[in-house]
Amino acid sequence: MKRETLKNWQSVRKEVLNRIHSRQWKPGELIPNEADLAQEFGCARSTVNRALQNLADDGLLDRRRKAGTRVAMHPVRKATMSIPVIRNEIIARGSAYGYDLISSERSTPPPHVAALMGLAPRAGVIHIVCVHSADDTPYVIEDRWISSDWVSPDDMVNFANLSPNEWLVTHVPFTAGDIAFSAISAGAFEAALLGCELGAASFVIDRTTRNNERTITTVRLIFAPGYRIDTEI
Amino acid sequence: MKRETLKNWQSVRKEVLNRIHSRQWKPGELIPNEADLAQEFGCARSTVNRALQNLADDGLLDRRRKAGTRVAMHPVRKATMSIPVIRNEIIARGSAYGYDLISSERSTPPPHVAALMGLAPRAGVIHIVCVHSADDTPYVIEDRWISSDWVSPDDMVNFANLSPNEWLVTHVPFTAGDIAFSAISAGAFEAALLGCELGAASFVIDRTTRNNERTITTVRLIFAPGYRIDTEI
DNA sequence: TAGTGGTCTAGACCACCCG
DNA sequence: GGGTGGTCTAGACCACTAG
Repeated sequence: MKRETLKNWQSVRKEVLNRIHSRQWKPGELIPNEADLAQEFGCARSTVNRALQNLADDGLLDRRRKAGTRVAMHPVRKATMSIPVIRNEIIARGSAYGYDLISSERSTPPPHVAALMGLAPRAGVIHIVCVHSADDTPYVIEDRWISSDWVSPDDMVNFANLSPNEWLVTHVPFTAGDIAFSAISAGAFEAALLGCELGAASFVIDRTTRNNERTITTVRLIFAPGYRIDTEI
Repeated sequence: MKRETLKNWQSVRKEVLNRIHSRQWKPGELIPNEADLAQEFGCARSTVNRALQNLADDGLLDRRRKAGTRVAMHPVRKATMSIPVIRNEIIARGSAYGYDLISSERSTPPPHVAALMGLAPRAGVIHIVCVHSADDTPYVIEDRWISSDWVSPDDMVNFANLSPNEWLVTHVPFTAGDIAFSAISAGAFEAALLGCELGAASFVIDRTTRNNERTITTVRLIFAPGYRIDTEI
């Protein structure tokens, strides 16, 4: 059987992936170096390099200088999920988007929020609670704290019609953030806003975002029972 | 102010990121083309290309031929989380790992499993329920169905001491999969195995993996209440 | 159809680190 | 020390698509 030359990095990637999946190259095994593969495939070394780097990024290969490239022992599969603006998520589902501001006030942060955001006890913060709905059914509660450094007084008015989620995305750039996923039982507060039973299991996302070490905002999203987030690997 | 030349793609990436974060280049705005940036930075176009492609992969730039490169309107941040072997996850937390096989039997799939896995009603499947624990406290229930095509009879014995989670990772290669995250209220079954109260909110991961269109296994992981999964963006 | 990003090439040098 | 991956370069051609 004669092998045609592989001229682009995607096809090289595919061929290497085949050899891994077919166990021609087994987990932990050393594969030929870039120069040899380039010769075999009839392409430049940089093309092979691009393909192998891409596979290493995906966690399927372990690469080290001098040691060479090995098939990953435990293919560290990474689930990646995009974090869209809530309004877009609801619209993408084909539902009508609704938004209700529940409360909005300037104050000082309670201890757990001050700790989470790394703020002084007397720092100024804005606390906003609102509900996003899909086809008039509550979809998620947005319970957010924003360091007041980032919000001018005029902006407060906006939150009556524009969710802080969306406002922040378009007005305040961030450089890093933490995300946590968990589950909680709906208390009286959540049950009332989501229109669900007391104790129902809700999916929760906690997110804190920063701009160069300065915390901008921390938010808890409490989804209506039944919510699920899908992705592929 | 004189700019020093940026010679590697990481520093170009960093500089571009700076301009985005400082709003010198605002969301939706067109940035200079690769050739111009290369000249400004004093490096080759391919170096700029590498940096910009990397940023586009991260969702911070939108690039289209002829149309040019724009700062993403809504920085589509992607949370990526690695999916480790449960035993390693528990050990990484510094806890002692424990494993208990609850049940293991060959049968035919119930309708919802057959549908999920795309199997015939009379196909052979293996149903395994087991519990992983950390420091003798139940950590997660693994409720798994495996198409019997992938398991020889001898392997059944193994599951007494080795979790199917771990066995599959090291013995059966997969090419793709779906993952879903959700929350459920613990029923009698879950409460008994996890040692939690009836109705407690549990974090759930459903995962189905395939090898070239043939489904290998589907699993539901039901975590003990309080579990949370952390990641960064 | 012209301008932009996408990619390949051949060669080169370097950084790392296993033996 | 020497082999390996990591990266840069300059040039070239191609693919796509907005105007």
